[in-house]
Amino acid sequence: MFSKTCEYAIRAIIFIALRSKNGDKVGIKEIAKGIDSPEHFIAKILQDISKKGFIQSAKGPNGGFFLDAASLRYSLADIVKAVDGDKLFNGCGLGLKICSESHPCPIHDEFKQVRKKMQAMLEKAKLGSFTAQLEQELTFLKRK
Amino acid sequence: MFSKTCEYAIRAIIFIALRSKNGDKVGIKEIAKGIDSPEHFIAKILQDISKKGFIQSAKGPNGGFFLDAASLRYSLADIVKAVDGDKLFNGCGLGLKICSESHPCPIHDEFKQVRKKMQAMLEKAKLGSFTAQLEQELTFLKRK
DNA sequence: ATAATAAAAGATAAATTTATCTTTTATTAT
DNA sequence: ATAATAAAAGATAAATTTATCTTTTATTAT
Repeated sequence: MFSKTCEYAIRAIIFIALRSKNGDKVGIKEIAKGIDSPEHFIAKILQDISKKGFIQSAKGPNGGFFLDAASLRYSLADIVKAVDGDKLFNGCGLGLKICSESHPCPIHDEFKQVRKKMQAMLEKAKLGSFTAQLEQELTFLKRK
Repeated sequence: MFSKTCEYAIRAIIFIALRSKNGDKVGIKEIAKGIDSPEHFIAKILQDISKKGFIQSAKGPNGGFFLDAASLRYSLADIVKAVDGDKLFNGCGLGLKICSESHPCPIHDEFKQVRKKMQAMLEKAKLGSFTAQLEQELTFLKRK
């Protein structure tokens, strides 16, 4: 569904949201451990995402990644779009380059409904909305 | 969503269903042209799918691929499962190996609903159900 | 039997995605 | 100023997916 890169990205961002409240910042090592991902790989990914402005970072001692108030209001849809592009939201299910209302593939209409449901779900999921459940250990970001 | 392999597979199978009525068979070259796919690649894919019993084939002159009555009743869900595995239907949205009702990832419940909708749609889509629309050119398998 | 046809099988290769390692730059505290 | 810290950047490498090419096997018609 999402690329590995995107899966790591989402987990990392949710983790950062969880750990960067009241001005704290989280380092790459802690993030990698916290979400069970390859350290260097997630570093690369977060670099990219922070350059795009979805998360913030600071270098030097006490540095790390964090989310400001505005970032907490981005949605998973924003992240998925930034990392994997909008193929998931707009692409043809059968990979046709030209597939539209006027030239639909055989599963165009049905697929579109599923895509829209997916999109709605991801748009509703704000980056800041996962912290509480995670703190109560109702949900998890790695295998425990 | 689906792998390229799976996209080609679905398009090819629907094409075969369309062209293999009343005992006819379709050759690889015609299939490749009909769905705009690399000839050798789709050959490999169909080989695999036919070995698994979802489509039939015959060697020699007048040979080719076709769907028997039973095959026409398989669904796209069967094909997707055979080609891409069941990750799409059961996998965790965030790529967690362990993600379940009792140990859910942060988007477990919402994602599950989307997956289920996708699965239902694919299960409903039988291989034989696309022929009519395609013949009327209401839908298409390539860019025209 | 022979030639022609078409899928099956096997061996590679190209492209893309995923991952790792090293060096550089910026920031902080002393 | 200096040392320590942590992200940024760049260069490679491994793994997987996608694609191509060649040889073999089975079938048919003559």
